[in-house]
Amino acid sequence: MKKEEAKLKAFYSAMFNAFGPQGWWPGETPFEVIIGAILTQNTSWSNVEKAIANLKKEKLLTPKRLHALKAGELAAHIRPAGYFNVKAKRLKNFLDRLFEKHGGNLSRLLKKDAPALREELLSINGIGPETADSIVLYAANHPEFVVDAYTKRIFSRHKLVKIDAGYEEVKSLFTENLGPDAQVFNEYHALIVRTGKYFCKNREPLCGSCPLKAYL
DNA sequence: TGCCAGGCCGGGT
DNA sequence: ACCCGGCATGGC
Repeated sequence: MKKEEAKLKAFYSAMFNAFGPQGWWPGETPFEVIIGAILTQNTSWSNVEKAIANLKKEKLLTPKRLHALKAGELAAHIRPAGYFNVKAKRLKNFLDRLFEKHGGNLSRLLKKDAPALREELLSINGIGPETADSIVLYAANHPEFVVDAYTKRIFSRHKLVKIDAGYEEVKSLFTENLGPDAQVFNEYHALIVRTGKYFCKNREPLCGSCPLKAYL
């Protein structure tokens, strides 16, 4: 077993032992996963929850209902998520594609194989690599590893990736050593977020009782 | 009170 | 192929 592989598995065990299964994605349906994935771009999940709660309260959280809204109306509902004007546009870009190319049928879109789905998502303005991979993994259950700010922060501090490594470079560390396993990728990313939120803030050290502290 | 959060785009170099 | 400013609310 390669050195990286052993480390990645040890990290996983340490986080899993500390926190247990995370049960991701925090959303009830594939559609809700997609909306949440776009809304959480550079935004804390607690703010996204408020926006999604608004949509649910108004019975708007369906493809048809959201598609029928104008961007400005949608923006008003998702205000708490921040960047509400750009995000309203991005949500509409996704919905426009869903209705124009797939008849508004989400399961038809999600039925595509992983590479084709990822490629189509990336072709939508407002969906980048992390959002696309989140949707492929957590809405379609295909094994794409999700790399986020916490992943780069934690694994560069542990010197498993360079500080300035790009998205694909970081992603390959995981896919080449663990993959492809949707359940493992699912739990691993969720554990990284859980760990990062409490023990790996941007400014510094704050490691505290982080389960990965012993490996620093 | 500032700083930060589960990114991404568009324009400039 | 990178680099950077812009986008915005809510929590600590």
